[in-house]
Amino acid sequence: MAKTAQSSGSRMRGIDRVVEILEVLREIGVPTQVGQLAARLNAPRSSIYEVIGSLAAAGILEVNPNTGEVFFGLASYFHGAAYARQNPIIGLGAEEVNRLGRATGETAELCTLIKSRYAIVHSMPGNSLLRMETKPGFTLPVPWTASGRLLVAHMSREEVEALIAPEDFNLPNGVTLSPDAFHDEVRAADAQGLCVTSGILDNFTKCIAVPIRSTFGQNVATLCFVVPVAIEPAREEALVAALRESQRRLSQYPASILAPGA
Amino acid sequence: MAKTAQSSGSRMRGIDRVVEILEVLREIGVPTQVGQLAARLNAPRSSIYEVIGSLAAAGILEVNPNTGEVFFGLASYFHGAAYARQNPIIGLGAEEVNRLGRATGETAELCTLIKSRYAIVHSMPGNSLLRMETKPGFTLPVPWTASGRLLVAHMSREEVEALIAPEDFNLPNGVTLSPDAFHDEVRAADAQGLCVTSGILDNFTKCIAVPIRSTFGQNVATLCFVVPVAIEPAREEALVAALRESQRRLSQYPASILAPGA
DNA sequence: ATAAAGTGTCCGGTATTTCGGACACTTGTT
DNA sequence: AACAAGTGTCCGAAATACCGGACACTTTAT
Repeated sequence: MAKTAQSSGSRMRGIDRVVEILEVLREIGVPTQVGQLAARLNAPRSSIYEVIGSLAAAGILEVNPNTGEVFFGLASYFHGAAYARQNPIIGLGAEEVNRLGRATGETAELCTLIKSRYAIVHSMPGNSLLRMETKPGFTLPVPWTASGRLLVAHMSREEVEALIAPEDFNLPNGVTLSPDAFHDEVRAADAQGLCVTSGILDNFTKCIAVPIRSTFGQNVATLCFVVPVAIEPAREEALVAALRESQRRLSQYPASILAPGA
Repeated sequence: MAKTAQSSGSRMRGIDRVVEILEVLREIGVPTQVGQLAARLNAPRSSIYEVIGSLAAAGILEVNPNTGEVFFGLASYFHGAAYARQNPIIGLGAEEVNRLGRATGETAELCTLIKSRYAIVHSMPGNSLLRMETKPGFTLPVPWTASGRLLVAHMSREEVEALIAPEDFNLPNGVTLSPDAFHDEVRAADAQGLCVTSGILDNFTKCIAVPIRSTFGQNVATLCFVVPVAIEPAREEALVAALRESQRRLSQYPASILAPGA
């Protein structure tokens, strides 16, 4: 995804190598050999060995001594746990997602923004045959999702356009969305406190999302269902009602819990 | 804690700064200002600003724009989630800890080794007034805990002595443990599949631990209770039985789940 | 007001680090 | 057996990233 960096030519900072390695491991999602990482990053193997050695010594990465594969280490887990402790909405929202998933059998997700992309924070896969990629950490351009529209709904049009890269308006279904049209959809989503998109990611899925608002009016996260486009209207209404109930439960928490840093 | 590093004098690598910053944030456990981090690391403020800028741009750290405080970011959470996904024992063990805590009202913990220290991976605080530091990510020298004895029980005496720093045998209660005595305790713990220590961390606590063994015979983690030293024998037996039941449930998983990288 | 302490930013020089390439091994295929 | 592809380690040279120090502001205390 995203920038291939200015990798060629001159030497690159160790810190940037660290960031690159962690990012690519998150994308790949499974233990990976050093050589493959180097190839994927177009980085010299010697540098990557060096960096990984340091990170492994710190427990941030772990190297499987048998296979030579590299992946996140226990220290990374602790860092994530510390983040979750400071941001209770993660745990509370994950609980609601699990509840929604169990109650309805549909795929439910907790989403938010990371940098300028939509990201899945937690998901509960449903019973249906329809399966989206729902790993936590998976990211997509904002305009590709219903949740994305809600997550930028509290921003001004200028802020939104500064945030989103022009090419992100080219949807995977082939449509190119104009900034005007996107802006209108965002405004509508904000007004209704609900966003439903059909057939953007592919021809078979519909996303139904509601925002979690802090008392400052910021949309700090969304809850959403991913369902087949052909879902019956009555069923869809029931799912929206379920989302609203979870939304209500989360929205009762003070802003200090929903958005500790704002 | 641990090494103050060779911080003074010469220039330090950016990568090492990254590691230091993440480590100190884990130790402190709360959002912290850049100046305080620099002071704690005795590092030049300009360098720390620089490094934090890069890590924040990557989402690994987040800077609170109002207070200037720095802490882990959402990307760190995703890295931790990826680790947990590859190491299911984390989730399974945490579930057992919660069950143990709810069933008994005592403080229960899931522990393992990180580098050469004992680390709390997950904990459920009990009802009693007695409260130990139980944040995930908190670490102690191996000889200070019952779990520590079990976690090194599958190693040879030489491996153990290479792992543990000599000063770690100075217990917080003032006793200095000889390597011989420690070795005997480890052997006894291994033979019984149980370890109980009293009054090591302070005069009022007792730790009761059982190992989670992979089918390779490696002790990959422990489950333990932290209770008052004066606990009644019958109660202690009941707690041991509860630990054994959880241990049995976890031990039924194949080695590939308990220790994916081994 | 004045002072003191802390924050965030910028800059040039040099001590350090990244890179490219080579080497010895291992593994698996022809 | 010979070969190809990949892993892990080491090295010197050149490019540059880190440090020290300075500056302009803001906040709090005297």
